[in-house]
Amino acid sequence: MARPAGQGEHTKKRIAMRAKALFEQKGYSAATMDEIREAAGASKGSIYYHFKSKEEMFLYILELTMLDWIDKWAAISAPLGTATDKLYALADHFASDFQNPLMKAAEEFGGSEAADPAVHERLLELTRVHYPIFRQLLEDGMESGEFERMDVGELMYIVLGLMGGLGVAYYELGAEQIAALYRRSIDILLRGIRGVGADG
Amino acid sequence: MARPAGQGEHTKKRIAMRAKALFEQKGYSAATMDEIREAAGASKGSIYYHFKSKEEMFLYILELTMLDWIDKWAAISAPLGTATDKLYALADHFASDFQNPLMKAAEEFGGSEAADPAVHERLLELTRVHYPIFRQLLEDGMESGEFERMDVGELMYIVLGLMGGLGVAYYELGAEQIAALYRRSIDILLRGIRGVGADG
DNA sequence: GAGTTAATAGACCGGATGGTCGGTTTATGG
DNA sequence: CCATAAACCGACCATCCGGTCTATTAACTC
Repeated sequence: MARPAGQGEHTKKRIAMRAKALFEQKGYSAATMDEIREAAGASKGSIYYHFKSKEEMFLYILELTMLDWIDKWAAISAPLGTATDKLYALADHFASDFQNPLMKAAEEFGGSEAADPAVHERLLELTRVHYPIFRQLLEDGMESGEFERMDVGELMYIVLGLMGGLGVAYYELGAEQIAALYRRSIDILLRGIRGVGADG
Repeated sequence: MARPAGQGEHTKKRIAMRAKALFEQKGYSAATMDEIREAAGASKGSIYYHFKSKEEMFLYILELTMLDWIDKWAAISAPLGTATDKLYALADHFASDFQNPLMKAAEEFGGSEAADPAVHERLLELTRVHYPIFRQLLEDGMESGEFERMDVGELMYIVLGLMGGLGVAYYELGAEQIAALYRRSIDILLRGIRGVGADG
């Protein structure tokens, strides 16, 4: 036995975080391993000691990011009561943490790389971890009468699409205006799906 | 003067169309010039005779696509009366013609390539050609009382985001279900922005 | 301090990719 | 015909990029 300091894990995380920033800025394929190496202040050898490949590194980063997002959401949503409140909070959470361009990189990754179907499958899985959160929220809202009863799956895709799609304004609006846009869109959505029993 | 047959233009279009298909299938960077060459049944020399670079070729294709989309929309919307009808038709047009993965490729292109700010600017310009269509439609609807009066720019981004974002379901739903999803989302949207003077 | 091994370093490689270049074909006008 | 230029061809190039390999360092045990 030797050097079980476990410092390697720290290095791995550091590399991942710097790489994440690069993936967000430049997309998957345009962020080269050499740029990552430089940004992380590590060596090629070290990087490939921790990660089998660029693909695997990206998946690792994506997983960390998604899990972190879910954790944060759990903390945010815990004290909230109504589905309506939660929906606003979810939009906010989505706008601030999720709307980041890492998802664009993931789309690019899935669209071109990942000839390996297993990799593609894992990617899809990671991309969908937040689906159940939306679905549950909408179901709860219907249950409580806040939202009109309707096809949950369909509504889930619509809300999901709305949240993801509002990112188009990313390049043209500031962070504050984006946040306002998300809230406003929820206003409209709520008026559109408000249950008969709800007031407003 | 010699060989002013103008057949070159035909070849250029052919190359562009085959390349477009490849860009849609594989994304910008993953579609290689050699694949394009093979698919187009042309030579490297011929391709670079017609296009200065891969970048320029992509921009050319994007422009053709957008202009074509606008033309088709003009034909579709001409006989339609109300803004509400037009909104449904626009969603349909968007879903069938626009939701195609060329826009994903454009995002990838803009996110990584296009270090040249001029190229990036031209890309943004092309990406936004349909903005005025949405804006005008919404303004008309407000004018006629079909839609509630509100900030047009904000609503435009919301509708735009909704349309673009619904593509998340692309990998999981069939074409018919997608179309239904678009219609359903417009149903909800309309309930959310319906003007006081409108019936429904 | 000798032995061991996790961890790091960085020179190097093979292949792919966008792009070039000199040459060839083909239609047209004189 | 023949000169001319548009259109086309394909071998070749320079570069970049993901990944490998060998060597070295540092931390731990005995």
